[in-house]
Order: sequence, then C-alpha cells, then structure tokens
Amino acid sequence: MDTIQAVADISLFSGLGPKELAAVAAVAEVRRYGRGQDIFFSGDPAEGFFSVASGKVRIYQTSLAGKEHIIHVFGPGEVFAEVAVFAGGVYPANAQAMEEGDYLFFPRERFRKLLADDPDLALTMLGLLSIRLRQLVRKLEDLSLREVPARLASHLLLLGAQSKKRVLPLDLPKGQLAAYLGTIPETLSRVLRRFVDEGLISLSGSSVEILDPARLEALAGAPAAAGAAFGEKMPPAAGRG
Amino acid sequence: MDTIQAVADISLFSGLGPKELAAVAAVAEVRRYGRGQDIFFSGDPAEGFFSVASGKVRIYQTSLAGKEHIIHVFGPGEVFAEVAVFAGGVYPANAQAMEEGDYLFFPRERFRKLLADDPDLALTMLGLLSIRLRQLVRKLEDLSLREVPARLASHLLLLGAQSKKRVLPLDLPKGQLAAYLGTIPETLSRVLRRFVDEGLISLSGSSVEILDPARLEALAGAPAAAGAAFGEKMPPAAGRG
DNA sequence: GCCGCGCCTTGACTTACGTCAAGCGGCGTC
DNA sequence: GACGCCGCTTGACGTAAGTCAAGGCGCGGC
Repeated sequence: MDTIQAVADISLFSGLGPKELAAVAAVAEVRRYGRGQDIFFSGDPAEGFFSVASGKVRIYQTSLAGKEHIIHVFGPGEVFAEVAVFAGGVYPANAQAMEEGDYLFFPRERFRKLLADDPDLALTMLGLLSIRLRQLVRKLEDLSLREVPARLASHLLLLGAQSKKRVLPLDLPKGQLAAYLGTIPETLSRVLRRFVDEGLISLSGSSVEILDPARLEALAGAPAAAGAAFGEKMPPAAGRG
Repeated sequence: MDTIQAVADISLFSGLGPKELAAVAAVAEVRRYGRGQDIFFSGDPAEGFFSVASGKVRIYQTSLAGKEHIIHVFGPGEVFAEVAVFAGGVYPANAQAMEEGDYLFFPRERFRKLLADDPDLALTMLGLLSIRLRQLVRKLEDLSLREVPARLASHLLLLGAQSKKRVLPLDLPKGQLAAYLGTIPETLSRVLRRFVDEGLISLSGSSVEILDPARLEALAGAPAAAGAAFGEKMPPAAGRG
C-alpha cells in the first residue's frame, strides 16, 4: 500500500504537485476495512474525512424502525465525509465498507493546516462541496416530488449515459439500489417488473438493457438525474481559475 | 440603501476588515424585488449568488404537477445560491422573494477574484457550504425516513428552542410550512389538529404553544431537527482557525 | 360595516407504497 | 451434487398521505 500513490489517485488532489502530495500523504492514515465493516456511525465525532483507495463504501441513514436510506456510494479515488473538516461536530450519517479494501483517513486538524497553506486546494474543495450540494438538492427533489418509477427511470437512463454498452450491469445489488432510490426491495422489484412488462427494459439477473429510452425519459419526467450512485468524478476544472 | 453597510451585515462576511468589505461591496449589485417576485428559476444559468439585505426569500422546487417543495428560507444577513460561484452551470431550484426588500447580487467571476486574494474568506465559505450540506443531509433523512407528524414535531420543537417565549409565532404561513415539511396544506392542517386534540400543543391563528414537550419529542423520534426554515446563522467560528 | 378574496380547514375518497408472509432461485460450501 | 442461505420476487393487505371539493374565517378595501 503506497500512501503517496493512493493520495495521487484521489481526484480531489489531482491539481497538486509532488511536494503537496507528499505533505497530504504525510497526514493520511491507511485503514483496512472488510466487507460490511462499519467505518463510522451517525453521531460519532467527526474527526476527519476518508478516501477510498480500493473498495467501495456506502453512506447511509437508518430510521428507528431500521429502514435504510443510502445517500451516496463512493469508489476508488473518491473522498467522503469531507464536511467533517469544516463543520466538526458529529457525522450525520453512517459509513460502511461494501467491499474489503484500503481506505485513507485524514484527521481534520492536520488537514486544515495544509489547507491554510494551499489556497488552491481550498478552492478545489469549494468546488467539491458545491457538487455535493447540487447532488443533494437533486436527491431532495427526487424524494419529495417524484415517485419511485420516475426515480428508477432516471437512474437507469443515467447508467445508460455512463456506459457505452447496451447491457448495463446495475451498479448496486437490487436491495441496495432500492435503499439508494429511497424505497424498499419489494417496491423496486415490482416497478422493475412493470418496466419489463411494458417493454421499457429487459432484465436478466443484475443487468438491464434499455429498450425504449424515449418512453423511459417521458416516465422520468426530468432531463435525467445528475450524480450516479457510484462513480461520478470531480471535473478537474471545478473550483479552479 | 448603503451597500457597504448591507455587506457588513452579512454574517458570511463578519470576519472581513473594512478594506475587504469595501472590495466585496464594490462587486455587489443592489436589486429590489417585490413580494412574490421571482429572483431566478431552476435551469437559469448560475451567474452569481445573492444576499438578503431586507426581505425574505424562499428557495423551492416544483414538480411537473405543480406541487412545490421549499428547501430553504433566508432572511436578512444570509446569502443564498452561493454554490453558483464554484459550480457554475444552472441553478437547481427556484428563488422567489416572499417579502418586498433589497437583495444584493454578487457576480460569480468577480467574486471569485476576491476569493483568490483572501484565503480566509475561502475557508469561511467552506464552513458555510459544510453547514448547508449537513442541513440537506438532515432534510434528506427527514423526507425518506420520517413521517409528517415526526417532521412537524421536530420543527415545532426547534421553533421552541429558538425562542424564549411560550407562544411561538410560526415562521411561515401554514401553506408554505407544509411545502417546507415536504407535504401539502391539507395534511399539515390535519396533523396540527391531531396534535391539538391530543393535547400536545395549542394553536391560535398562526401561533403555537407547546404544551407537552416530552411527548412531542418522543413523536419526533430524533434529537430535534437542525436548521430552521428561517433564521439560522453562520457560527462566526466556523471554517476559521 | 360589508364585501370579496386567499388561506385554511374539513370531509370523503383514492392511491402509491410500505408491511407481512411465502416461496423461488442462484451460489458457495462441504 | 445436494444443502442451506441470502437476496430477490410475488401476493394479499394495510395505511399514510395525496386529491378533490366544499365550506369557513380572517383581513384588507372601499
């Protein structure tokens, strides 16, 4: 596990020179988490943020009744919980490793010192937080104003837009996808079934094929969702210049 | 309308010296909006951000069917749409003046230049965006995992916590409050009625009195919501040091 | 002081979606 | 290759909350 390389692979830090990368790597701690292992819980003191070197992590909330809602899924090269650096307090959600892998932890105070010395980095972080805000606003709109079929349609179209292939592997197991879309497995299953019956998609295991993009878009009722569950990257230009 | 004074009254800029304040004021444009007047629409190019000098603004989204969801309400001293500065693109929601008043507009490019010269200001903005993110995460949790009575209970408790008085004037007309809680006036009305019938609150016009905080808290099912519809301020320390 | 208009309330009804409970099926284990 | 497990599907049902449609009430205008 080469920490410097791991830090260099983080898109947030893609604008940094070798010296700055080394400084960032110097404050990072490598942590290994197994599949299903908890990284932090809602209510834990927010002592720093993380990045994914390898593996996959989900950020989620639970109701008292035990229902889960996945806010975000992050993969290699992405950072999460970066709000901890600036807001302190406690984490407002849980983080759990979905796959075994290496994760980096950046303690907030030490990272803050780096920021103070690198105004460019601060601007890049502003860009990152801005993107996150946009995504959340979008998710809010989805949850409060659109129904499950519309959300699912958007999500499928987004998967389609991200891939060249006709057959799209779902980025998450269906149960998790349900939680990401703000619903439950039973409902997702039924809606997917309906889409198949109506000839919008075909479904085989955990892969979908979009058969009728036009009708799917009509159903989505919106230009197509921003921010996949997994894999969206920082545009290198954001927050710079 | 003294622009410098208006800028000095913005809590985001409370850490600035006279010289910096003057520089910020120099890029600001004063705009007057009447009650109900639109400031921008979702989809408009995000060319800058705003502050409220006097008046009140709501940030909201609409469904195709015309249903509205209020994300935020801002009053004097607060800024909104600041994401525009760092993310560009288009506004993801609508802004509308709820009261006649003076609003300042800060064009993104000009403001960015100021930021480049003032690393402290960049850190303060990081703090502000972080607070916004926390609020949105909270709202997401509310919408996806909690029911209307729980959300309302949280909101009432929050109002109570913010005021010394026993009788709390609602911060928004009931119809708007419904949209803020992610529901509709009919449902809000019924739930309020139920609270009154069960002796949790008493209601007179647009003022509530909390009669049974303990049961209300149990109903809220959570430690009590962060971020009122209106009036939360930047902690001066956030993002500094 | 009366009228008219918005805002709010109330009631009857509909519906999307969650709950509960079986059963199926693919997959890894031994 | 059979077993057991977990994730998914399916059906029957319950319910929170939205829709539709009348009123009522407070408030400002004249």
